[in-house]
Amino acid sequence: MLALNSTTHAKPIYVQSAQKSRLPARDNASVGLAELARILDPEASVPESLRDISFPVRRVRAGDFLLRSGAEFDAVYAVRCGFFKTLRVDEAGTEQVLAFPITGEMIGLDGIGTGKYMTDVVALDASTVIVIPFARLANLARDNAWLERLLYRLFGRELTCTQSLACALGLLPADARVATFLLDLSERFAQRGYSSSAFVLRMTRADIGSYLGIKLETVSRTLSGLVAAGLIEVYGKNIVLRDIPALRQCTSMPALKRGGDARFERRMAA
Amino acid sequence: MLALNSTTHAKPIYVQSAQKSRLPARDNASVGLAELARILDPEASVPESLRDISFPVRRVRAGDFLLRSGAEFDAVYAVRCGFFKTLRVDEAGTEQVLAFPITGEMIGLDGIGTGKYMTDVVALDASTVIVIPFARLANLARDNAWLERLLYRLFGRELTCTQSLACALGLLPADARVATFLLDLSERFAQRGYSSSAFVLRMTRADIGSYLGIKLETVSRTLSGLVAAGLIEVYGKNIVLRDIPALRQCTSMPALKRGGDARFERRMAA
DNA sequence: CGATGGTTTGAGGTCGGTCAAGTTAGGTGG
DNA sequence: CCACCTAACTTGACCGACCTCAAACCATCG
Repeated sequence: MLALNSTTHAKPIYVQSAQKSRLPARDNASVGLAELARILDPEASVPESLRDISFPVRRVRAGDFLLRSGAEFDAVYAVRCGFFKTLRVDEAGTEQVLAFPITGEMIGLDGIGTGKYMTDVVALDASTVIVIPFARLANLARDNAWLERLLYRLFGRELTCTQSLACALGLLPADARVATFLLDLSERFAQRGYSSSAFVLRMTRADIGSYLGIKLETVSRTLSGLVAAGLIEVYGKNIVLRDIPALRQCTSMPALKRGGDARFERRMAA
Repeated sequence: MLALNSTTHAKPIYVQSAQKSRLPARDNASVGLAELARILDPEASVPESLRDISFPVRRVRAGDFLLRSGAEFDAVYAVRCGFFKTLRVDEAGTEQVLAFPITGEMIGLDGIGTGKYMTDVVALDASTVIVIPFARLANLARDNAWLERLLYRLFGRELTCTQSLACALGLLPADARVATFLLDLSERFAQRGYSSSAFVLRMTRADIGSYLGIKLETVSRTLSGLVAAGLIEVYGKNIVLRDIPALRQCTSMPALKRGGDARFERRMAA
């Protein structure tokens, strides 16, 4: 029954190569706004007037801090390639992961309100980001409706993502949170052209647990449960989604093992 | 020992009058940008050039919807006076309260990303809001650095508030969430000139529970526990904070009843 | 090859959920 | 003004999902 799993962490090395294959070959110290726009929003068409604008690139190694909370807000960052976690640390020293930005997503927008970054941002993998001085971005947006619109959209995206996290934390049981998390990652990878059914979790179980408001042991147990149910495969940090529709059901269903019949709720027409 | 509480819900009617005393006397159908700015940011000084700009006002009764999720995003709203809840309803019909906007706070910013409002917004009390068509706001902000800055700050405020909620849901036990909630309300009332130590919870226990990711019974029990500990007084929806420093400790301490000694954690210097 | 950080799995305890009963507050109509 | 009705709140008893503590396993890297 467990034949495949017996050679425990042997299998899907191909997953990694699938994600690595899109790494940029060149070592540009800066990139043009056209490429930036393509990364942030593939459908975007950049106006001619903005063709020669470019932004510097910054590289970070796995484990490095990209930002520290409390530092003065002066720029936002677009992830060109790589994997990050953003987190808040409270006075007691416990941390809450708030997001896992990946290629094509923005970092640092939360500093705008107070003038200081509110989160620590740590690279989970060797990564490169495009540095966008915010004052410059605001200047450009002032004269260009398309860029202005993009900026607003990025804000909104950030806001709704955080809202979704709060919803998950507020009303889902542990297994539904894990399923939601896997599906969310899957979709975001798919949007960036990676595989939506096989990927690598660059973060630790503790990071996942912090993000989902549960303990790392619960994360591990839940993943094992999903494996036992045949919905996913787990080889260490390598994940394969085997039954996405079923996972989607886990997202809102009471629980995993209770399974069984769907129960209908009548709703008064008053 | 319970002498004060024996006449159960008799006492602090004065709380309500304290909050009501600031209601606007006039029935203006529109307000100038100067007043809008004063509501949103008391320290702001409005440039001369924007003096004659004004926005319409909309009234809603308690229980009315100000916005429905899915409706087309076209305006944001500044609460002039009143009390709201914003919530998401998932496909199963369960709802998650995401915020309780009060006087001086913004509603509807979450629609910018997708072009549709993401939340339902319900008035918990008779309220008036200032209707700010977003296209118009963006136009004005384009030509006026001060307004642009204000708009960004409002976004940031929204974002960090939602992040704080996620943190509370992710790592605090129930009593700490309730204490945090009370203190947050207290501060926001204080900022608006209301009493920071006595106020009325216009929302139900179920709303509070939804916001905090716990059940209404737990809310009720926790409030009772805080009363027993002498930190607050509760007379139905009337709340009096009696020991704010102690409440603040509840915010990050393990729990309520365990009290006792502070335990220190050593942290490696690696 | 040992050391270290990450992961899995188990056993037991607890916080908060569920179910239920009883009380209070507020509004409506007689 | 009172009777009634409903929604909201409180409190209790029980239970289960998740946490805590602990041991063992595994992978990576010096």
